[in-house]
Amino acid sequence: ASNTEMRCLRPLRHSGDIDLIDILWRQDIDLGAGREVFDYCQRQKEHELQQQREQEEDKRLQQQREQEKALLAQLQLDEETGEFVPRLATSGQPLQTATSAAPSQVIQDVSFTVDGDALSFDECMQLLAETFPLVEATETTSSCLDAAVALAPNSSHIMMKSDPPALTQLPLLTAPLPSQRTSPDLEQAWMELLSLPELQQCLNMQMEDTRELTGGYLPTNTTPEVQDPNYSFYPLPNLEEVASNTADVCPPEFINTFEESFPNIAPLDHLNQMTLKAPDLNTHFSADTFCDIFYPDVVNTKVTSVTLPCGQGNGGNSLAEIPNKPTFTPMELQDLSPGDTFDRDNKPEIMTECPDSDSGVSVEASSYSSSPEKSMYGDRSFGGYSDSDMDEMDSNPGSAQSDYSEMFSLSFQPDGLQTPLSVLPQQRDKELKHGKTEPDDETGHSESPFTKDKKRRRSEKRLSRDEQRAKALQIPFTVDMIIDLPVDDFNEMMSKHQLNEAQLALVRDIRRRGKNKVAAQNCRKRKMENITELEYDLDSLKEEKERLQTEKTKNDSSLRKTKQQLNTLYLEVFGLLRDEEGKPYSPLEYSLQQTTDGTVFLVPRIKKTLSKKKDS
DNA sequence: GGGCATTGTCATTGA
DNA sequence: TTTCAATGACAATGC
Repeated sequence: ASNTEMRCLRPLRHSGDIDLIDILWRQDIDLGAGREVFDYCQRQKEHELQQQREQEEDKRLQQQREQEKALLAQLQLDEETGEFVPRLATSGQPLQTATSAAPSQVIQDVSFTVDGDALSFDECMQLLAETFPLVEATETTSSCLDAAVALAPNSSHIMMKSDPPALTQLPLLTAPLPSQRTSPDLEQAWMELLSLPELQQCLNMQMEDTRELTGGYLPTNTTPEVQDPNYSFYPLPNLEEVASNTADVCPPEFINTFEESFPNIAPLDHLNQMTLKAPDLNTHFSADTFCDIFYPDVVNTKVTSVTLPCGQGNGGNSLAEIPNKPTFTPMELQDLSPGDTFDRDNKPEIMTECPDSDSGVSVEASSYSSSPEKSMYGDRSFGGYSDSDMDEMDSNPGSAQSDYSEMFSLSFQPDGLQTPLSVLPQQRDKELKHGKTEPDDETGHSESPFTKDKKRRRSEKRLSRDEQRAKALQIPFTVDMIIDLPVDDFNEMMSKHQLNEAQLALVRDIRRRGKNKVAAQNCRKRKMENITELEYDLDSLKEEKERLQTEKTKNDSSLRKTKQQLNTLYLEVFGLLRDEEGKPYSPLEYSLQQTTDGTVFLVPRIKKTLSKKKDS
């Protein structure tokens, strides 16, 4: 099963899919999720495989039980002859042989029939004594380990790692018979046994002793703090590790049960450490048999990375379910950079809710605010504005905005979201400064004289102010909706929500201001258009005037010329006229006049003058 | 510091 | 009577 799993995993890890995994992982980071999310999915698959493996193991254990019953008599005989130690010492078989010979025949003591009730320490010790009579006969429980170490000094680290199993391995080594496996009762008894703090302390003391004997060959996880009997958590992982290393001694079922009994244990760490220990173990033992024995379900994938050919399984998840990953040490928290960042990014309120924190936290908290707009809006909602606040707040003193400000300060003082911001003046000032400098940074040239950018910035600032007011009163509509919706839709929208007086007044004012703002813009636009149009008309009229003046001048000239021609023609015609004596008429005495029908008469001026005199 | 342009807002008016 | 657009007037702001 492990090989199959490795074959399944290797293509993923070594082909081009690794890039895809990394890409997905980075995307998860961007989304606020860590690599653990991805790993968890993978571990879920591994967990399923391990469950199948456990089922196979159960079947195998059932067969072993039958064999145990058959060999029960021989086991008793061995106890009577007392040849445990000699067989172990004189057999000359390496430890791996003994352990691998009966990997799953461990603590299956026939007499280990304990009720489900809790066991006392004395009872457990008695139980151990009954289980390992030889050890009891020679020494106490603590000395049993020493004996084991003395018997197999080269493999002492193995024995150390499996302190309780080491106890159980003694009869196993002397009597490599498949002992019966009373699964539920036995597991329950082991769980209770290992959960006893006295026993844990005792085992820790034994581990201390064995470490001294082996010259500090013990794995690194058994740090001095582990030796501290008062340290409640660390002894248990040791036991768990022991159980995992000697999975046949403490079957996976029990390990699971044990893990459930101690959810606070951090098994992953120990798994990792076990991974590091694997090569050392491999130097002393046959890797195949050893891994089958000591890494049945745990350490699988990581062991394979250490070139151990025992890739049996993925059972790591049996011990360490990723979601159930328990407490971290501070160093672990620091190492979890993606998740750490994610957590901090997703908990700004926690940061901001700690105004009394030290400067470092506070400064960082400011950057974790959900949005500058939100914080600024929060600032707006409170009284006690600074000058900078008022500058940003309102350019219209005496307008309704100040009233709203007072109103907001009353209505939103107890708001949990706003309150922390109000008590962070430095942060607020920082945000305000940031908000003021940001537009310049956006344009890239703070001294930009372009009017469009300035207009845009102003418009955004004004709009955001309306949005701030709306949010301050928790208006369930957007400013755009309030302003742009038709009257019917607006009224319908308002009727669907129950708003208080302040909210209604604010909505009405926002709508009025927004409408009036647009109207003013349109009005000014129309005004400018009218001015432009009038200027165009003026130009047109000026052109017309010039054209008319030119035409008038032209007409005057033509008229003058026509008159001159007419005068010339008159004199010419008048000069051709002769009286009865053949003499020309004097222009002073006669004139030519034309009637309406075109007839021309020569009229004497004198007569005319005389007739006028006569008429007068 | 004053002038100018732009913009938002208020008050008023008329449709 | 209410609503809304239009507009004059004022103030704030930035250049």
